[in-house]
Amino acid sequence: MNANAKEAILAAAKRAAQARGYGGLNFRDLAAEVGIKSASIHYHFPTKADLGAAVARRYREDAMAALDALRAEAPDALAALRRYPETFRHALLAGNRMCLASFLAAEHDDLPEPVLREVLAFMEANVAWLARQLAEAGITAEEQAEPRARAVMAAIAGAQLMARSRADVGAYDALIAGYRQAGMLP
Amino acid sequence: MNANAKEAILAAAKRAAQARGYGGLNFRDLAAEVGIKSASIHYHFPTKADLGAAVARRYREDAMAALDALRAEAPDALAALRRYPETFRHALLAGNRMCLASFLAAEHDDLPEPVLREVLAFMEANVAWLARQLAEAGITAEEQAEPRARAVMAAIAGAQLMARSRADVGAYDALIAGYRQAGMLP
DNA sequence: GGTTGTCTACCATCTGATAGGTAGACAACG
DNA sequence: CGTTGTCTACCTATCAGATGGTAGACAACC
Repeated sequence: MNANAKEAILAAAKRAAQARGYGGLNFRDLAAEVGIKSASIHYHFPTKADLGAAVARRYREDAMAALDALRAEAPDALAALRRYPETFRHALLAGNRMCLASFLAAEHDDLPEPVLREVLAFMEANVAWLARQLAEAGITAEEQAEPRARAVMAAIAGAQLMARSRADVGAYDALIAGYRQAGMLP
Repeated sequence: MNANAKEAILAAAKRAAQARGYGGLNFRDLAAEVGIKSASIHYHFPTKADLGAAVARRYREDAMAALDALRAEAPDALAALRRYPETFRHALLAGNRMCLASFLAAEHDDLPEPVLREVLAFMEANVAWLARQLAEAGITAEEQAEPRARAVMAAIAGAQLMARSRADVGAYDALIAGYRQAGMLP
């Protein structure tokens, strides 16, 4: 913990925000979890908006790294697409958390502008990744890949929301299966 | 305003919660909007949990009344289904608000138990309505109507979330259109 | 006269944030 | 070598504002 406090703060804040949102983030609890004092968090992140933006940024970076790894491991675009829902399943499983960007999207009206910017960037990055795989897999035509990618992402965000309300990963799995049956997901 | 304060409180709280969630609800702002003092709200709703549960309950009742009216006006189940997305479109249009239940689902970890119960009840009621229309319209077999209804609801919740993050009803419309094209919605 | 609804006046708690201090690492200078 | 100054990363102590909630007075109404 003494090793690199800033990283520890980011990691803890990421977890907390996925469970309680931006409004649920608070310096004292975060400090206690990391093992320092709240004033020290202000040293690394002067304001809550700074912290929120940094967390959202880190979340996006981690997610993109995971998607790139997923694509690298998968034999083709279709296989990568099939495994896309797993990305979010993991958070539900570990503490009934959800996609940070989806949570923050709900909190839209209370977000500092830099935080909101990161949220939108996360979504655009996901849409771009999805659109690439969709086109490459030949599921949609090149020019229809983006709207379809947006639909996929929105549908998955909704599934997380529903599953979280019941604190039940099974609900998420069932919804994903339903999307597949309806031809929404490959 | 003096006419029926309790109703006015509920209405204002419903609007506020659709924009800022349960955590965003606060007695002082609510009182100011209604034109009374915060202590008076405590008279009608002793605790915040009571207020939250009452708001969620009212939201569910209003929504069900709207759905019943929709079904009564529509010539058949298919027509009613086609107009289902409009229910949520309205909130987005009026102040970039979203479905209260979806918002509260995100706040799952911070909800008093009675509030959470109402959220789940709202979802079950919507699923039941959707399943009925889906079966009646012959879109799915009777026994597959419920899982499909859940998928429809989750997809629409996700669309609201995405649209809200961009404060753009057009995004919602585009996503609904995408769902239709993918065969997810009639 | 009791019930109902609202008020004024508080209170305890939590929140983000600031001021000011301190211990240690490190480099520069003489 | 040792003194000096600077920087980093933390600390203690405190603040102002917001929040949910309570007590008790008061007036209107039945």
